[in-house]
Amino acid sequence: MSELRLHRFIPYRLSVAANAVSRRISDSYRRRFGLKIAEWRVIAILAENERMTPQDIGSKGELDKIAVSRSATALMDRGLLLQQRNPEDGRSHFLQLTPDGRALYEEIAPAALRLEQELLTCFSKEERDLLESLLRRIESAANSP
Amino acid sequence: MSELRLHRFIPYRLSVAANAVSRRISDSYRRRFGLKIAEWRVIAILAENERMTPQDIGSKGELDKIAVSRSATALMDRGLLLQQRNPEDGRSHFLQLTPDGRALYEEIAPAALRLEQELLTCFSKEERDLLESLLRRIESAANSP
DNA sequence: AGGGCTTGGTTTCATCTGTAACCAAATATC
DNA sequence: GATATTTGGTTACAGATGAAACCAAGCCCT
Repeated sequence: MSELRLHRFIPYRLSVAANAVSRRISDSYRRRFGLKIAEWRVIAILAENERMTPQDIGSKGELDKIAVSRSATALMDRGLLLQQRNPEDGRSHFLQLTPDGRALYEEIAPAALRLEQELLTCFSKEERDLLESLLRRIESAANSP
Repeated sequence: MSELRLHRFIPYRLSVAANAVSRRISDSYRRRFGLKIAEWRVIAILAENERMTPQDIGSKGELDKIAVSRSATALMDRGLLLQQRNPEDGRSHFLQLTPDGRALYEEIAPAALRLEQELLTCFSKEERDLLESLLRRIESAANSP
């Protein structure tokens, strides 16, 4: 029977790594752009998709509806986002980046890529892809019933 | 210049995977043993080390001193942990598992290993070790100035 | 068409987490 | 040896997070 050692325990390693990365990133986003991670995700998703409902944003960005709602409010207050009526369903609405929002995205995206680059300096392309796929697999295992 | 796609952005994948795993684990710990993750870490560390100061626990388990302090209080209230004077430094003290604490650990450890096993069902031994080492590397990159 | 039922989103509230203030003991400085 | 500084740990407070209550609007039935 194998012995438990915290330092070799994958959930621990994963949590520690994610915290380190997340701290690094969120410091940078907050300091430079005044954005929280959830807000950044909403922007990134809308940059890729133009018009979406909060629900779709949530499912695409692994955010619960409360997080989307709060992020959207904050971003609208800053004029980065606007709401449009959804003619097909009055409960919902579409969200879309304003030109300002788009401009901010254009500014952040390269910074984000640079930051990722920094984190992966010592990684080969293969290692990077491998890490991505291992993460996807463990995520899906964690979510399976 | 490479394009940013949220779904292929490593910090995003890492955060999503860690959240999924952490949710899964913390549900299980809380439901079955009434423990939070930080408390579980403190127990695991003391199971491996017998007597330690809060500070050493924190640095060994990537917990800030507040988290250690709160976890220790909660665990002492449950009689799983006890404090001993540190004759060499009156500001500090040693923490140590009680027999009850040790017993709880003996119960959790196998459950934790089973859970890890579940998460890694489709992983070969090599893949598991690879994931661990990639995580360590990205963590250290994130922490380097 | 009108009364339940469901669904998309927001708000409220209770909890958690992290920063900053704090206290006490130890060390350094004079 | 008194005073200032640093250090280990706890407490207080504030911002972040998540579950549950809530509010509309749509759906579904007869």
